[in-house]
Amino acid sequence: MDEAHRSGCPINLTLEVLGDRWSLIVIRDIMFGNRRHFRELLQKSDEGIASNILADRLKRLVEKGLLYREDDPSHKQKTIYSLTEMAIQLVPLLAEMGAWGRRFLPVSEELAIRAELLEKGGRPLWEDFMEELRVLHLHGEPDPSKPSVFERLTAAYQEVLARKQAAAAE
Amino acid sequence: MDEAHRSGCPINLTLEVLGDRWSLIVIRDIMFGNRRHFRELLQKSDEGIASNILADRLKRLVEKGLLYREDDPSHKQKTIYSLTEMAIQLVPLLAEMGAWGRRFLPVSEELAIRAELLEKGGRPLWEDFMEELRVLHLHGEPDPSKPSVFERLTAAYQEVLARKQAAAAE
DNA sequence: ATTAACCAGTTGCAAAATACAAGCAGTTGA
DNA sequence: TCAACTGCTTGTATTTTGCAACTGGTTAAT
Repeated sequence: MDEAHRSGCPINLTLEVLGDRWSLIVIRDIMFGNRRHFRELLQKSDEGIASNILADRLKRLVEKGLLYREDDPSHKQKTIYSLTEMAIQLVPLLAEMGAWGRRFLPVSEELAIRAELLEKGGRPLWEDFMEELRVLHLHGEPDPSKPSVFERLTAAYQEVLARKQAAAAE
Repeated sequence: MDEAHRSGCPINLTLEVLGDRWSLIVIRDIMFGNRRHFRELLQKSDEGIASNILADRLKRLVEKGLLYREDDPSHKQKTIYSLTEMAIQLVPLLAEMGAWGRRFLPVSEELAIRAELLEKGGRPLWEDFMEELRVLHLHGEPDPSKPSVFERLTAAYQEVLARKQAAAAE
């Protein structure tokens, strides 16, 4: 199970886990898109991951401790994938990736809005979001007293998308 | 030159540039190890990159705008690779990667000390470090009035390494 | 002037990872 | 009863990676 590592450098070890073109895409979709089932991840991904690659990445991420796999009690064939604490703590990393990409790469407006909000909110917002993810993925008991960061991010995305579509329809 | 992108998502676009097992290793060695020549990157890398992969990554990173390649005036065959502003702004991302790796993966003590200092210093330290990198890679005029973050990181690494070697020698 | 060490890569080949399309046994809801 | 859906698997073609040897040229010491 324990493969040989190239080195004990923190950056290298992180790359050995996440340094490929799909692992973080899968985590992003579970985290920001709340996609919890295989077919959701397969079909609703903007990037179009192949089913065998998705299966392999889910297996790897479960083995590495980033995802937790369990049966869906409501449907004998469904499987639920959840983030572990290890994956939830990738929020700052993903926020930085989004911020950097937005600064230097040709991002699309509607997909960049979440990255913009995360960057502007800074670490306090990331902490709130991580706490929500813990509720959603680790406990399952939502706290209704706080406005949801997840919903704010999703709403902002929907809004930009709707605005763009309205503009395109004219 | 412009390949088709999988999507306009900032995280996806960042992964299309950096989402492999070597690109960020190369940038890390230039950034934290001040390795500026091909042979330095090839031989002093803890991970042992192959020469053809290194050549390919350097070419790609120059094409993507993360590195700048120029002849070394002191030696007709030497080439100097420098970080561009785009790469310098990866400092927060690399700091988060280091922090996450240190928390969850089996890092070695001497290689983790830099990540620890960067995490504890937080964004203000990152800004100082980025400013030093700009001097080192973009202008070439050091500012002697400030204590160097680069030197602090390097000294901390040397110290831990020396301590470990002394302990091992007993 | 010779020569050994050094320079940034390149070449050829095997192995591994990735991508694409089709298919599977079982489950569910109409 | 049956069409749609469930999480995958299989087979095959293509691309990427890894390893080792090698290249044409430069430099520094003898």
